[in-house]
Amino acid sequence: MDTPPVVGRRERKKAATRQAIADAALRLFLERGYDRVSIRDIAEAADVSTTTLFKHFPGKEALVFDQEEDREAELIAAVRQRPAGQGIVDALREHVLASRLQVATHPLRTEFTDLVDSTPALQEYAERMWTRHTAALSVAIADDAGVSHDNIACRALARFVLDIPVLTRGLRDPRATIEEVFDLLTHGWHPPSRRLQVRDGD
Amino acid sequence: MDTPPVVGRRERKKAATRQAIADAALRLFLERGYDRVSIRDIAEAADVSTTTLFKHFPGKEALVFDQEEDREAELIAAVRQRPAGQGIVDALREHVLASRLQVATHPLRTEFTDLVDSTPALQEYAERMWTRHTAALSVAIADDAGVSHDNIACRALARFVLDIPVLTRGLRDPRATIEEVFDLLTHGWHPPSRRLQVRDGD
DNA sequence: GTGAAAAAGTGCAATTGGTCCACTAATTGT
DNA sequence: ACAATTAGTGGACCAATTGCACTTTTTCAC
Repeated sequence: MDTPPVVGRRERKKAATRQAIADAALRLFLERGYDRVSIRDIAEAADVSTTTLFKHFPGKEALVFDQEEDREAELIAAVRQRPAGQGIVDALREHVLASRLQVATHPLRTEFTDLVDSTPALQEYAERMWTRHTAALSVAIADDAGVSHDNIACRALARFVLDIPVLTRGLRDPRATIEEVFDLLTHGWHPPSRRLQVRDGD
Repeated sequence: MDTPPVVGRRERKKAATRQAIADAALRLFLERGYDRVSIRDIAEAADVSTTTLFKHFPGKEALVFDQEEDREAELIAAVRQRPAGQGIVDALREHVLASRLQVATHPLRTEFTDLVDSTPALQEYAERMWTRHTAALSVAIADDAGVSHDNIACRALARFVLDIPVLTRGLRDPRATIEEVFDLLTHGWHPPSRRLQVRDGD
């Protein structure tokens, strides 16, 4: 009677175990670096067997990207719940810019980003995981534009937009850079040597 | 005196060993499927030690993509040696289209493509290997346009173009699809519902 | 309550990709 | 001929991941 079984004890314990593993993993990774921590180390630190660990996470890299799952939801929301009258690409530009600034300023995320950036295996994994959102974003765009879900232009736009964070990683002026690439998406490619002819309003 | 040592015996033997390994690997992969062949199997079939195998190939996936190295050169050539008056994007479009048709018709390549398409690990590897050409293509584009090598628009265009083969894999009408995505790159994104307002010349 | 069924967790052996190391032998330049 | 390279060997070794047989906990229906 004290706690109504809205969520059973089992699920709670399972979630706790999972969290313990993820916490131990992140702590050890930040302490020693990704490659100097073995699965067994993590399992031991979380006081579970390696078998249990792999029942919660499909692989070593997945231990790092525990919370990264709702990033897709934010992305889709940026398209679906954008201010009236704003274009899809503009909404995505703002979302990408906002995410970038958020990461750059939040000091907690900094050491996390450093960890990923200094580990090739994690970079690749992050990139793959990120571009895997192509399908979802593509559907959101197609819905919004009122065309078929498998519309190739929507798929392409989704993919290109998702490329941008990867493409502009670690540059001096992220804001200007990101804007420039989005301009390419809105206005198309123009040979940069004829830069004079680019007009902003049309 | 019979054969002048333009290329030494050592190099020839080395190349032969490498070829034996690659041949054995491809044969076994096609016979049993990628995951049902171990490195040790391949080494044994090629009659070398696993240590030797790894001195020739950096990893299991690399055994499959033995010849894939000059694809980058073709790509760059498509930009550099294009007919006078043709735009960069047009040249790349034709190159991508030509490559696609070539693969689709060549019957030898078909079982190879099937192997890659049916093995997730190989798909990922192929994709990463392919998009790794971004830097080289980007430089070619920047040179051609007469701008700095680290110009972000060139990098973005290179990346987007390299995405296209991946993006349009396994679709019914590759030609029309590829053209459509290239149109997005040349003219920019326009909401497909307002397709009426798209103008060609500006 | 009781008694299965479902599911979480364990312990361990095995597989597999990949590295390390100390060593042999062929090849090369001199 | 000799010394420096360098391909190749063999086998131990590591770490990630899987499979299996088993125990424990929780749930759920009766």
